[in-house]
Amino acid sequence: MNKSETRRRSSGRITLSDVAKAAGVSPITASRALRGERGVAQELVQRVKDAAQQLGYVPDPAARTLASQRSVQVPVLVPLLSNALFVDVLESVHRTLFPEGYQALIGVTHYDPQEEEQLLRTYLAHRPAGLLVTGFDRTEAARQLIAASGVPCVHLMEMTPAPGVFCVGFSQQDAGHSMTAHLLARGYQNVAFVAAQLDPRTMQRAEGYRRCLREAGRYDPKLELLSPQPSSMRLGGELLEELLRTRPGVDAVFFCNDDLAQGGLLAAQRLGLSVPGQVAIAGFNDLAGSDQMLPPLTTVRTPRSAVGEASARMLLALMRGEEPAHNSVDLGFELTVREST
Amino acid sequence: MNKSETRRRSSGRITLSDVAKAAGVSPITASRALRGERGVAQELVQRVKDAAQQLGYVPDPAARTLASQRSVQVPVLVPLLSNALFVDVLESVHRTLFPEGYQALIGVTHYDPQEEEQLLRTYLAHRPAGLLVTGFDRTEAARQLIAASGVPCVHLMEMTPAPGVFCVGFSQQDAGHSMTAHLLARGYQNVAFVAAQLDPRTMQRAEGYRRCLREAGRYDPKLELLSPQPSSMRLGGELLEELLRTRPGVDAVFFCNDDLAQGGLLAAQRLGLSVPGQVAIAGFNDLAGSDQMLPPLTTVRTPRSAVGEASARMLLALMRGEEPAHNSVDLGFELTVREST
DNA sequence: CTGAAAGCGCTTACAG
DNA sequence: CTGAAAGCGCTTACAG
Repeated sequence: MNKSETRRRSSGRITLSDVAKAAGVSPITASRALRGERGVAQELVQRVKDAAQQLGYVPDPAARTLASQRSVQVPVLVPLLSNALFVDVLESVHRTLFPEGYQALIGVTHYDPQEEEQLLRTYLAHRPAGLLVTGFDRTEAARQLIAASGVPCVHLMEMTPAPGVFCVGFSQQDAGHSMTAHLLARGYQNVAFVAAQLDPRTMQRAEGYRRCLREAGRYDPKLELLSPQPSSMRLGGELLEELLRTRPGVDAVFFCNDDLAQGGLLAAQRLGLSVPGQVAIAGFNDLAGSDQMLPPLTTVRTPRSAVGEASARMLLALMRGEEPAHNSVDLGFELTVREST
Repeated sequence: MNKSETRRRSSGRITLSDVAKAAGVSPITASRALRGERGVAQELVQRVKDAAQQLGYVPDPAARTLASQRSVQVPVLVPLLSNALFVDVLESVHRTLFPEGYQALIGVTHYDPQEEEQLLRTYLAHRPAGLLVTGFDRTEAARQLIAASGVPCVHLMEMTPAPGVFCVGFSQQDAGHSMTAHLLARGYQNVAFVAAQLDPRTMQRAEGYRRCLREAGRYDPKLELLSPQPSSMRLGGELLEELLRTRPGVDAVFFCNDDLAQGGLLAAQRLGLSVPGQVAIAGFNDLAGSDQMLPPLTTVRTPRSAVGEASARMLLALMRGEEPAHNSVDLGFELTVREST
């Protein structure tokens, strides 16, 4: 046993060289054949693929990443995992990316731009293949980190007029406007807006609510009840009670999210109020259970899974170096009128 | 410019060599200092760390993985992301692992052992640092893949008597028994068990239910309603209706999961049945909203976040080559009696 | 306690 | 269309 053999740190793994040897070609040719790079004789491609198959060859992602300076990682930065909305997005991103050989990575920002910036630093150091971030509200440093990295990035859940920026979502403001218009059309006189968390998308819905009421000449800031606390069913109930106590005359409530609305609906029931007779209740997002409430909840159905899939497809194109058909994709929303309004 | 310079594929990245040069040591020493390996002079460690800090050095994970044959990836294989249970586990695993430099990877099996086996093949090829899997129900091939890989693995959500196997969870069967015992103690005469999905953990709860009723001499297979459909609030309502139609005399229903129970509760209300007066309803897992129902739902609180954290800590120990204090950690459960029973 | 050499398994850039 | 050489950025194994 000579010195070089003693020194070998063999992992026993089947490598590209093994495949190349078996196919009777050079490792480079094997590499090209396996990656489907054009410019390799059809016959060789087949021979290499057969050899790889027979040997059970699996490429080493670390070696590939190191040599090519391109990984298969795609960090997905969302505010929370406890909000089903973002789980749906993450799930469909993962489902779209995984079969293409990319790996979606969890990133939770807790609605905190500083935390997001820190995550971005960490993830960008890993040379990700692409990046998915929620909305446009971030630190200037974060924006520059993304731009400087040159990593393709798609923004989720919001629309923006900025050119050269990629996004997939829908207009949160229009959705807020649409629900408010529905409530006015139903004849409600004092339509309140109740929100929690107060993240940018929630505030865009608030803006849609305001715009609609202003157009109708009915805007009154006292009809808004905004809480920075995290959204939950319990909080929805508490806010409804506070609203009815402090704003007598309210006959319809637009909650910025379905968990609040569901809690509000149950609280109304607990208080012996008929819905929508004494107070109409509407939500947002059409989360699980909203259609099962008593009465079933009027809400806005938002395209979470579609956003996940479309953004992943857009990113796939960008990662291949292609120009996507559109910079921004508006997937819309659907006013879903049920019995609570 | 000589040939070797022409050929250089520089990425402009700050490398370990840059740090070593700045600190006036060899790259190996710099590597050791940065990784906190003992056996480096205290003074050199400081000099290297300062240099790294000043240059903004970030280690390249791909190079590290390739050289050490150990990655920082930890695939977490769970049945579904649409079940809040597993999102909670995944979230706390991620929260525990990330600060330690490890990356939790999403793996969704859709309750399908074949799909899990396929995922395992893919992930294991990436040389993960560790592995987290749900329960013990998998193909023999999957079991062997895990064993042969030598990758540390912790099993989630169930307990097992097998030695040499690591797990963190609680006894699903005891939990099922406990809830059933509570219902019997309350004096209900015909306690039904209603379940969906019928995954292994659900069936362990069913077994606990059966054991308890047999002990009381009250077991009757007709009191079980099992549906292989995916769990949902809507299904819970449907199953309750079917149960009451086909099994007259049932005065208490133990649903295997809170989403079914919540749906059952709302269906009872829709049917004009008083809960618990005419029919008692109990759930499992204490999911979001169960405490807000009318009446609030009796359920079993399960330690999802604790399971995520404890399993991640156990895995952390295993990945460091340490022997964990215990092979199996039983985190227990908590019978949570509210007004629905 | 420190370092020169080799190697991890792939791909890039060049040449033919 | 194919390949020999070099290199990606780190760590291992050995030597001193």
